[in-house]
Amino acid sequence: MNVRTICLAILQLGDSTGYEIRKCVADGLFSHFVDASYGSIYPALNKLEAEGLLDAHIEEQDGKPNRRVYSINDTGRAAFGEMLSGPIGDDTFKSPFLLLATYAQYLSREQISAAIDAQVKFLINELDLIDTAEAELPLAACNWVAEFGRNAMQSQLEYIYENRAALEEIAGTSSLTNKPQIPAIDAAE
Amino acid sequence: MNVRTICLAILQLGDSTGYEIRKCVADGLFSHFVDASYGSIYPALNKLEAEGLLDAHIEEQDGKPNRRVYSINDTGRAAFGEMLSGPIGDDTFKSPFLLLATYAQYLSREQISAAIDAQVKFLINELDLIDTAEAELPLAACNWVAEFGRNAMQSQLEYIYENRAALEEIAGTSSLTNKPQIPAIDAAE
DNA sequence: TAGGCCATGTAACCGGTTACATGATTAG
DNA sequence: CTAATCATGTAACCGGTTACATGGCCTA
Repeated sequence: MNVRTICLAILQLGDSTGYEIRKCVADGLFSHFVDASYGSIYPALNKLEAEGLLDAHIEEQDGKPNRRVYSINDTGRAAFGEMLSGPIGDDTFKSPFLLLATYAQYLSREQISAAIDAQVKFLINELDLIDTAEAELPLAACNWVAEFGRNAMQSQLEYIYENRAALEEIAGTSSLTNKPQIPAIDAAE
Repeated sequence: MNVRTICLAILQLGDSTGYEIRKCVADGLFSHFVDASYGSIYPALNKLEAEGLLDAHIEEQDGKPNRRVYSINDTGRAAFGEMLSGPIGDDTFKSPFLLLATYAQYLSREQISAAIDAQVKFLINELDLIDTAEAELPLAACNWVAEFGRNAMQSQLEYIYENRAALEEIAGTSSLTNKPQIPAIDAAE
């Protein structure tokens, strides 16, 4: 799932500019498909146009900079169709939060609690994001996908609510420098 | 969450080699924290050793190539502690499967069914992976994290089982080339 | 009047992957 | 006899990000 594919996917839904595509990828539903910033989107659009998959025209605005509006053409639609038919990669889930949780015994209770709170906020924010994105996408399956996302986020939230105490109790039980935790001699005396 | 951090994290659990660390990251529990291959792990270990965060010694074996065994030292443990305390990134979930699902109306029913089957296999495989990885990690919170993962995978699986029919019915209802689906004139005659 | 939004674009960088080189041993 | 596993490493590449340049309008 590279920037090229996502540009075609978004333009399949209607004409758009580099600026709008970036917004879409940064905080729309498409944020769950790829990462992309200006530095990758603008060159990708230029290249796609040069290859003949996109058409472009300048739209003049007063008071605002001109917009370079791209449209997908038949060649582009065919290419997009092939990309969807070809092999797609596996889903990836990378979680710094779970790394922190894994090493909870070496962290203070405060640190773990703060990390959990941050994660809860993050998940709730993701849920909001799904709601707004769902309303915008003119695709039949968009409700199905949004529901998939809500289901995933909510089940994570529930797990955290029900089990956070257990993790907080593990926090601070070991020290990084003494991996095999030998009872302190001071305490034994 | 870069390769450096993951190397320190793994070495915190015991001495290891570049080869073993890669296995760990490729198909262990750590696969959910970062991506890393030989080309990034070996240079990272060299650099960490040069910076004084790791110690290394050669372990000779007969019949097999020598192993370069790394151990984390006090400097390394301190650095790892700081990394865990510092700001960590947000979780990321990138799903080519959901992109495909989003555009289901443009794909054939066979394609969608195949993608769903592949996704189910993928999720079941992830569940197996969690079980094996859980048994290996000598950390108090490892059960908590494994259970988090199982919960996440299972809820995705359940959603797919219960709703796959709905997605399969959306498949093939539009053509990429005719975005506004006007009823065919042939059919009307 | 400072900062944010609109809007496009580029150059330097960076963190990774891919593919290769090397070579012995073991399992199918 | 082939393929995989063990084991280390490098060079070329690549797909992205970061930071910057530019500049007018609008809001606090």
